Amino acid sequence: MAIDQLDGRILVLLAREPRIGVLEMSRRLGVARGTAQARLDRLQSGGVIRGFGPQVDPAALGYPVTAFATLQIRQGQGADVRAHLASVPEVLELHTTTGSGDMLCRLVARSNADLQRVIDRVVAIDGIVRAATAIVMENPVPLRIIPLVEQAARDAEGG
Amino acid sequence: MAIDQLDGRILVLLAREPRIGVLEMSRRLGVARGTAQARLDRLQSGGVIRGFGPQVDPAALGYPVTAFATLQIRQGQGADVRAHLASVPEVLELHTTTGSGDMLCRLVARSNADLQRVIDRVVAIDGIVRAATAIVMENPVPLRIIPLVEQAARDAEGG
DNA sequence: CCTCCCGCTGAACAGATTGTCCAGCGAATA
DNA sequence: TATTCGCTGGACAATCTGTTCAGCGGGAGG
Repeated sequence: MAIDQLDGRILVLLAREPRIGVLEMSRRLGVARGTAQARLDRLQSGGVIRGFGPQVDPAALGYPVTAFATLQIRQGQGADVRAHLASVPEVLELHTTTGSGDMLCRLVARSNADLQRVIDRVVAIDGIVRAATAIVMENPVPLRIIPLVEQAARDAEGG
Repeated sequence: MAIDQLDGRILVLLAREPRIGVLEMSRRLGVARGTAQARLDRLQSGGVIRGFGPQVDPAALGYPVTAFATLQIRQGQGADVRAHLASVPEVLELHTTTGSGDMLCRLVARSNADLQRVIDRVVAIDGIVRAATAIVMENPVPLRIIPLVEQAARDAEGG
C-alpha cells in the first residue's frame, strides 16, 4: 500500500496524540477535514492502521518481568504446541522461525520466581524438546513504528 | 495497580471495539457514565493504559518480513550499540537480556533480500561481536494482552 | 488540444458525544 | 455513629462526527 508524506504525517500525529480527532488533525495538517477523513479511512481500510486498541502495560498489571523463550519443537507437533501456548495467558506473542529453534515466544511473569511457574507451564507439553529462556533486563528501544513510517513515506515520495 | 473485574471488562471492551466512546461503554457495562469515565481515567493515570496509539502493520507499509536477531555485544560497548540500533528504522524493538546473547532485537524488511541489507546495517558497528538471525515464518499468536488482563482481573478479585 | 476522472477544498446540517458539574445513596471504615 | 468513598442519574454548553454538496485544479487518456 502506497504511503505518501501526508499519510506519514497523519500516522506520526496519531502516534503522538492518539486522542486527537479528525477535525483537529485536519487543522494541524493544514488540509480540509474531508481530506484528513478520507486519508484516515484509506489507511484503515488499507490495513496500514489495524486499529486503535489500548496499549496495556503488563508491568502496571502486575507482570513486570518479560522474557523470550526459544522453543525447539518435535517434528509434526507444531499445531499442538501452538494451541497449548495460545492457552497460556502469560504468552503474549508467538512466532515460528527459521534457525536453530523452531519457535520464539514472549512471556511475562509477576516475578523471577513466577517466571519459573510460567515456563513450567509453557513446556508442559510433549511437543517441546528444549527451551532456552532469556530474561529481559532493559528495553532500550520499546516497540515503535514511527521511524519506519517516516522511512516508508520518504521512500514513496522522492525520498 | 489493582485491577478489578470492571476494569478488566473495560479493557476487553476497548480492545475489541477501540472506537467506542465512554457513553457507549457505560451502556455496555451497565454502569453510569461517570463510573466508566472515572475507571478509564484511573486506568490511564495508573499507567495500565499507556495510550491509544494507532497499531500500524509493517507488512501493509511494505515491510512483510520480520526477523529476530540475537546480538552478542563487546564488553562496555552497550551504550554505543543501543544508540546505533535506535537509529535504524527497521529495528522495531530492542531488549538487553540475560542468557547467551546480550541483546535481542526485532527487525522488519521489504523482502528476504532486503533483510540482508538491514542486518548489514545493524551489525555495522564494532560493538557487535556476533549476530544470529531467525526469520519469522508464521505468527500463530500475534501480540496480545486480553488473556493476561482477564487473568489479572480474576486474580485480583476472588479468582 | 480537449475532456474526463479524481482528489482536495470549504461549507453546511442534524445527531451524538464529551467534559464537567451536581445531589443523593449505600457500604465500608474509623 | 460519623465520615469517606465510589456509584448513580441527571443536567449543561461546547465540540465533534458522519454525511452531503458544489467548485476547482491537475493528470491521464483520447
